[in-house]
Amino acid sequence: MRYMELSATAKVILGMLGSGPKSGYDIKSITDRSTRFFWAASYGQIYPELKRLAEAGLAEPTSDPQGGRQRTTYALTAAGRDALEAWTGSPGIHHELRDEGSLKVFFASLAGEEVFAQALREKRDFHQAELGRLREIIPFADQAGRKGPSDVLEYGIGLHEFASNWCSDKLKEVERET
Amino acid sequence: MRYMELSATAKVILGMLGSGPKSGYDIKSITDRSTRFFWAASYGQIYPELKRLAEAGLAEPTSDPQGGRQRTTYALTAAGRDALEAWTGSPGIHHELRDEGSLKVFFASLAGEEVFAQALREKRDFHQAELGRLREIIPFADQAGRKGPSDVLEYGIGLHEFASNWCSDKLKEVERET
DNA sequence: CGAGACATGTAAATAGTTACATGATTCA
DNA sequence: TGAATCATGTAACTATTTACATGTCTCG
Repeated sequence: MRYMELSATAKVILGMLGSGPKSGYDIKSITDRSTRFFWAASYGQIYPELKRLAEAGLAEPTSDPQGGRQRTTYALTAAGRDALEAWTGSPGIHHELRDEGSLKVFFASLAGEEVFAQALREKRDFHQAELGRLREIIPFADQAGRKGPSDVLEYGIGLHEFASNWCSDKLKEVERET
Repeated sequence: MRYMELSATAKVILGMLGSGPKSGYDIKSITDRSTRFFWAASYGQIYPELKRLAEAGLAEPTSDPQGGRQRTTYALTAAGRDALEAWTGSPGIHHELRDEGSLKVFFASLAGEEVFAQALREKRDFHQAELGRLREIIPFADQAGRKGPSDVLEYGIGLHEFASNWCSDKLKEVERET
């Protein structure tokens, strides 16, 4: 059986629901602390997409108020689980990276040493900040015996390390030349 | 002086025009061979954005037909050059990465060894294909004595190497466990 | 002469961000 | 009591992709 095309946001949400029912708010806060470093989502996408998924029969809402505080959690339906598995389990290539910092460094490199150095510093600082954030999450990642998230976290850390080291090295080169 | 907020597409275009007047078609083919690995642009963005930049006084169009083949090249105006320098030369953080392949690996890691392995293979293959593409460009990158583009190319190569090695290593780990 | 590169654009749809609005609960 | 967190959503805007339409030139 074929499933509807899933938007990236739909994939994030289905993936999150894969480990149990969640509210829109939950999804937002979990993505902010996990997938955010390679794919972010905002409320403006999450809530409407949850409704679309419910309409499409991939997720089922349940009203689940906490005291007087309203709350709607969504659970994967069987079809939703199938769609999630169909996505993760079959090849499909929407591989496209985006990184505005690299874009800036690219053009800054043409604009003279000082501008280049400045852009490198900014990029390095960004990657170091992300590293800090990712390292903080480590303790939360390998909870529940699931190894997956911590693998990907380790990947993220390696990537940002590579990037920040590259910036530092290049910076040294540029500064030596001055 | 402050300049209009530049969209990412505007930044790509201004950056490209920084090294001389170009047509929309030129910009598309150059980005496809250079910035594409961290920021792509389509005709549907490029042509309208060129018009907006012209209206805003940052770029100036010149009709430049080649035989009976029409062609409009755009050149940076003084204001356009200022805007480009203002962007590259001042800090500003829209650092946000996007990589749907990592997203898939992240959720695949929760879906069992075989699915995880499959996603890792796909991601690895993508990074290796990109590596091939990037290595092909090397000869074109350091033309004209400008070192910048080849620096960033080297960065891209390093990044994809890291990513594809990580996938290979993780894949071996997973396969050993099976 | 046909294929592929050169060249420009638009329309429609989809995707995503930002700012806003609202209200409850918890904890210091 | 006030701040932070929990909770949900919409409207307006901005960004981006995709598919389409059109025509020229060059090289084999």
